Amino acid sequence: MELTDINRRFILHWGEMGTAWGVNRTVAQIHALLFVHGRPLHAEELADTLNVARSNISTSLKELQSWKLIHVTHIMGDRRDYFETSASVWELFRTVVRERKQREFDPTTTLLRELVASPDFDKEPPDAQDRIRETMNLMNSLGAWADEMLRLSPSTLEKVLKLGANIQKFVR
Amino acid sequence: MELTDINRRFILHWGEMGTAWGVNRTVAQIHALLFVHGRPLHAEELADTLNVARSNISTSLKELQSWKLIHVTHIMGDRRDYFETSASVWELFRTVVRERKQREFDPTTTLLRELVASPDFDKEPPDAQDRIRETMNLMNSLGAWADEMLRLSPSTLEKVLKLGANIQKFVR
DNA sequence: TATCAATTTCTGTTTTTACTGAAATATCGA
DNA sequence: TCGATATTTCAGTAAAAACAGAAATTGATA
Repeated sequence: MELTDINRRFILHWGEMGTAWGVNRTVAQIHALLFVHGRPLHAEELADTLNVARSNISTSLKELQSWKLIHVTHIMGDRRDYFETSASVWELFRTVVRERKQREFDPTTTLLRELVASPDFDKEPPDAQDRIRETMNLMNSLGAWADEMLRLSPSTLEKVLKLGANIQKFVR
Repeated sequence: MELTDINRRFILHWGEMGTAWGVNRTVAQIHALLFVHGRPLHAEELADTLNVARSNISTSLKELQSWKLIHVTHIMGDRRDYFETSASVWELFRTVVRERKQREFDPTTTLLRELVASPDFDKEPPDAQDRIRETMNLMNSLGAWADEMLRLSPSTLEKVLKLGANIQKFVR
């Protein structure tokens, strides 16, 4: 596969940011490649284009599937698995938010609820109780808010973004 | 320092989630400890309580300072540096969002703008151009929105959260 | 300015994560 | 069912990150 310079820069950058986003370079690069390419690719094309081992591609594809960011397709008369990602960046964004919430947020919400509900909780100094309870409250609200936002359509969400800080008009 | 069971569970959990949140265990644990403890602590107390090397504490404190999550204080007649974090979970939350946006978001926005402005960009297939441009647009809107939200007071933000999906009433 | 406590920096080690290449497994078609 | 191709798994290696302990530095005080 020949990559344009734009594509290469996009993919390399995505790979570098991957670590900050909680996935490794290869995983991020594969997703970037599928996204810019816009059409399904099979594992060997990915391996050749990104210059990584075939087995690495295999593991990374599983990882991307666990993130629900790619899915398998097939081409008539071709046994190989082809992979593609959504062309809608809004859909991708929502998927990432949903998954990250689940992995990085929900477990902590659960723990905080357990702590607050624990019989020992009352024994904590009152101000420590407050801090933990406030943390729980914030995470509860934020989680509920995110779930509601995730239900909105991309176009509604876009309007919400545009509304921005003007929203404060409506909350007073 | 004696930790209550609640404290221990809180700190250990924070440490485990740290990795998913982009900081290592020690960094997350220190912050958790300072938060639950609610009063300034010096490096040795942190090292003793968390059972990690003094040098590890030193590096981790620098890291937490770079995140603007802790700051130094002093006690009369005591040369040692004491560290404390905000007791307001809202303030902490905003700091984290601000910093993560800066580290994990802004660099990509910058790159996308460069790509779209690049002379080669027109040579891309039209649909690839669209995808990249849409990515840029989404990130621009999201970034602007986040900046606006970060300017609101905690209490206003709280009301925005409570409003939740009802916000769609106002965007039609 | 010598001393001592506090902190940082550095070097080496351990642990974890990412990755390769080979082997094993699965899947389709002849 | 055999053989070819595709995919996954596994074992070992390489790279990166986290950490400990020692050494060096800083900075206040006597």
